[in-house]
Amino acid sequence: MTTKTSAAVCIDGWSGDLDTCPVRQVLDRIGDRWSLLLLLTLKDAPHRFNALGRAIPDISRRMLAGTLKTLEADGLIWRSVEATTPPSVTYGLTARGLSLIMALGPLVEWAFAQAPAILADRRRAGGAVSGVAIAP
Amino acid sequence: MTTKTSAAVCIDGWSGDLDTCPVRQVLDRIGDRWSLLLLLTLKDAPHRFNALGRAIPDISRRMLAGTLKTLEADGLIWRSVEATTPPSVTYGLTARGLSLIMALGPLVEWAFAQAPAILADRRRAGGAVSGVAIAP
DNA sequence: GTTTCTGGTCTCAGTTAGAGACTGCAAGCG
DNA sequence: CGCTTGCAGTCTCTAACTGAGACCAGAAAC
Repeated sequence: MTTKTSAAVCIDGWSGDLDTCPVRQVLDRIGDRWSLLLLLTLKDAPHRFNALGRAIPDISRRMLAGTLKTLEADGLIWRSVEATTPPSVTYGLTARGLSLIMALGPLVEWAFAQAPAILADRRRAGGAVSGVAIAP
Repeated sequence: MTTKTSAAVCIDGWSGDLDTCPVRQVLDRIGDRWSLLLLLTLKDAPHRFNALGRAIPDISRRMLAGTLKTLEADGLIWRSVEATTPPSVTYGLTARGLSLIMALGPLVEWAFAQAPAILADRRRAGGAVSGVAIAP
């Protein structure tokens, strides 16, 4: 289980090294706590740095800066700096970011439809409410 | 940014508390490093505990046990114990788990189509290769 | 003069994931 | 008989990651 053999199972029969599976690489990003939320906030309109912080109250500046940086590196958002004083930085969705949101549509619908039943099951199953919930 | 006002933005205009947004709750689960991989491994056939460990070589027993537990709590997989010695435990997909995989289809297609371009951008953008990648 | 705003970075603590040892029992092998 | 293997997990220790909040410098409002 610790030997990292290649040719492991992956999504849609990807048979290469696990770390190179494209779906894994993409989901690792958008599956984190903030990326998707940021993308969906930017979907309606471009936002400035602190405006994003206000729109998503429980993100820290540190994670906001870091997540924006990786989203930009992935070409999902753009970043533009206007040389005013103080310089104002604006972020917005790229075409690729928008296409990701579109691809997410069915999943979002599924989540909305299934959420009540899942939450009921989760409650019935016991206290396992957040994360992987290993016993303390 | 630290005041947790409710009525924050969420997916598809969810306006309640961020923690109750159904899409967030679902994505927090399937977005983690192992849930989706496990689900897709179980899609083809039911597996026993150690068989899953062999199919996904780089998961630790600890995360395997924990992730299976939460997937079961969410009603995405079933778990059946046969009282042999030693008892053998089998896991498989439920109908709900299968419906999630179906909903994931467009996202998987998108990821496959976009992965080369994203990886190229990521390389061009610099060393930000894994995770949020805050500078050391 | 003090506060507030701009976009971030830095440091410190707390939480979390991963590695690997450990449990107890049964079967296979020499 | 003794050794190893496999079963399904759990336990502990350490490494990594996350969140909270201080800090920067300049400008505008009060």
